[in-house]
Amino acid sequence: MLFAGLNEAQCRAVEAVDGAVLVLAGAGTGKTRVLTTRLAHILGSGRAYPGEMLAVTFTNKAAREMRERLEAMIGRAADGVWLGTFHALAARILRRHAEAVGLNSNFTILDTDDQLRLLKQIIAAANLDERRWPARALLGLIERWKDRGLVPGKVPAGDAGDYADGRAIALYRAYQQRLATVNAVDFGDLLLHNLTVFTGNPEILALYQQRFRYLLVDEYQDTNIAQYLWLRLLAQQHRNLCCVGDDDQSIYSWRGAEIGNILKFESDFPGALLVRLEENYRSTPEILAAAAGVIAHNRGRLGKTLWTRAEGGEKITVRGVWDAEQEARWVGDEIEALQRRQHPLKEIAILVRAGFQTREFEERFIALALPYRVIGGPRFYERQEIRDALAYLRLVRQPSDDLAFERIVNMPRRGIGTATLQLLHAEARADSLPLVEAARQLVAAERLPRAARNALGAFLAALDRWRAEADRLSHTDLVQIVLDESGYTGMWQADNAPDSPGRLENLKELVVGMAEFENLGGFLEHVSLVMDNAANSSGDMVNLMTLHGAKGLEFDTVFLPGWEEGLFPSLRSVEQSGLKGLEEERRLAYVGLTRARRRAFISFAANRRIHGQWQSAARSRFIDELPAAQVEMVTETGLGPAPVWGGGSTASAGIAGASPSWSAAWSHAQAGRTARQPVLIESPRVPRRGQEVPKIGGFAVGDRVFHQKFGYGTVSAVEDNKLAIDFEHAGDKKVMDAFVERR
DNA sequence: AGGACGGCGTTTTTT
DNA sequence: ACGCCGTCCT
Repeated sequence: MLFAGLNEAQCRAVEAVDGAVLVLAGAGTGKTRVLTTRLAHILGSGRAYPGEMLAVTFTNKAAREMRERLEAMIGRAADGVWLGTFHALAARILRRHAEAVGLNSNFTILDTDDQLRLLKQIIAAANLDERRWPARALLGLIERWKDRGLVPGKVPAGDAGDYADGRAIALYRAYQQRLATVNAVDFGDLLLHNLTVFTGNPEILALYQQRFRYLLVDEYQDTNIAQYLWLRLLAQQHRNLCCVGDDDQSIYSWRGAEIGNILKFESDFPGALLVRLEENYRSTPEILAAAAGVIAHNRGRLGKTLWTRAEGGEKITVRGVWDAEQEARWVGDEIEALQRRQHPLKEIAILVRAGFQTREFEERFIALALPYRVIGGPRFYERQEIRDALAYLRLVRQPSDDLAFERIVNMPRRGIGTATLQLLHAEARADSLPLVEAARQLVAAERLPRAARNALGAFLAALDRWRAEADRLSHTDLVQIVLDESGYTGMWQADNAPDSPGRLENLKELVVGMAEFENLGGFLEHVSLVMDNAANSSGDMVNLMTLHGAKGLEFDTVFLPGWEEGLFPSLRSVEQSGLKGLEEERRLAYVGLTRARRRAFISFAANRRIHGQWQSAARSRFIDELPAAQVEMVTETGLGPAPVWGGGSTASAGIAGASPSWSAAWSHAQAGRTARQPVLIESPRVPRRGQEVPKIGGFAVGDRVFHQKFGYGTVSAVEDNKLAIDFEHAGDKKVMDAFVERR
């Protein structure tokens, strides 16, 4: 009965319990169901105790959902399963073995704010100009290194980049040392330190290798190298590793995700079973055809053929408009029309490529009095007042938390200025002490001006008092007292800024939220790791979010505006990463389309103001990749069909015929629209011979290529995503690989 | 200690 | 064009 209602492929994915298994789960194919059933099946068949199972997700939301559904299936037994995000699980392990990497088990987990603060100090200490070498950029480098599992000593010298004349690795090392002295880690460290612990202490690794008989990973296409290494180590003993994912939905390379992990799964784990979930339970055949048509243009894929039993629905509407204002106007009109037909607003989403696109829609919706919500803004725990409050708590709990100390030592202002702080830093560095201790010394030694000495002394006394009270007070009482006595609440009460009342509200909410936890430590761990957005899904409102933010969600009706060259695919992405970037953009289009159950509307504007400059753009090449038969094209009167721009495509799933003109394709589509579409949507499959891994990009010298503007030519040199091409008519040119096709 | 001014960046975001 | 951040000046 566990298997009741599962289709054949889903059953295979659930039953294939032993060995390495890759479940290639297309959008809307019942992935979560398979995951939870699989866990329940393993437990129910007595193959493992709950504590011997590791189930890893990427987000807290996914972890929560999985736990809930598992609980519904097997009850309390679900409690014992090691189920959580990579970071939460890694933190759990690291707390037990912190000393193996020179940390105390009550280490602090830093957020981006703290990281930047620390890096700025390190950059300044290295006598570098902070303006020339922004901490942000260094943080980016360090994060990418950590994503790849590289400690400072392992970073290849050639990887240093241009940052600070090649001193980035040294700065990385300094950063790590500094983290160790303040007993702190960043998110990347959670995984990285796990790897260090495991590789340096075989007996600890063996503990976990023996424990975890079955491992399960969700969203495998989003894993980075460090996570891959972590999984590989943990799975080595029992070798029962099941990874679930969809290479076509890999959209996070820019934050270290490695699509290669999923593409080379079969060669990484020889003998691995591959199960494809291809029956789609979400969308209409038209939507699946549109998604398939677009994604078929990607080269580096494992290949899937999504199909549905559902009857035909509506065609995809593609609309060309003059500018973003008209686009918003049109979307608003369509939504109002849907609303008149009782379509719930919360089942409508507008998915944009970039955040700035939401503005036009917001303005229009306000004018129409259409309720909407923007999903994805700054999150609760990222707000200044919440971070300040947390810093107080961190400091009470861990006096050596220098970053927390710095954050709030003069917040609210209590007369501890930069001069005093500099002195503090000097003292702390000289005697290698935490700032609090350095402060104590300075106060005791009477080496400060009277005012500063009094101020600092009072602050230290308050800290000691709170620390003493922390043991006998509940954590919720403690936070109230701290915020009150520190003058923090008073500071906002006295502030006349329009957002102060909201901040006070947030602080109250924080206290309420804390009540759900047993103690301060548990709460702080929660906020470090579970940066969830507060409840924002209630109410019948139109949803406005980025394509990235929409992953994993579904709506009856989806609007996809801004399908213009430069915006989507994003020029930046293509410039930075060439064909790989373009393919990721295309996957983003695929993700967007597959969010829709019943209806999808795509639009493009001929003109758009970007950075204050009016720019005209051609419609996105992705529009030309939609199968004409499932598309209804509407263009504003007086707005002729835009010319094809850039590398139009020749791949078969595109528009019928070789004509580069959209209007020709369109009339073709119109003429053939009575033909009933089959429900099976074909998408070419990459031939899988042996352990062959599909290659992305991969132009070689000598390849014959075609470029939209320069015509035919031969590749004469390859450098990353840039190709030197000897064109037959246009001569030698350097172009980005995304703009040419192999012929 | 607070405001004015200048410079920069402006795709995507989780933990 | 605009907003945010950091610095500098008052």
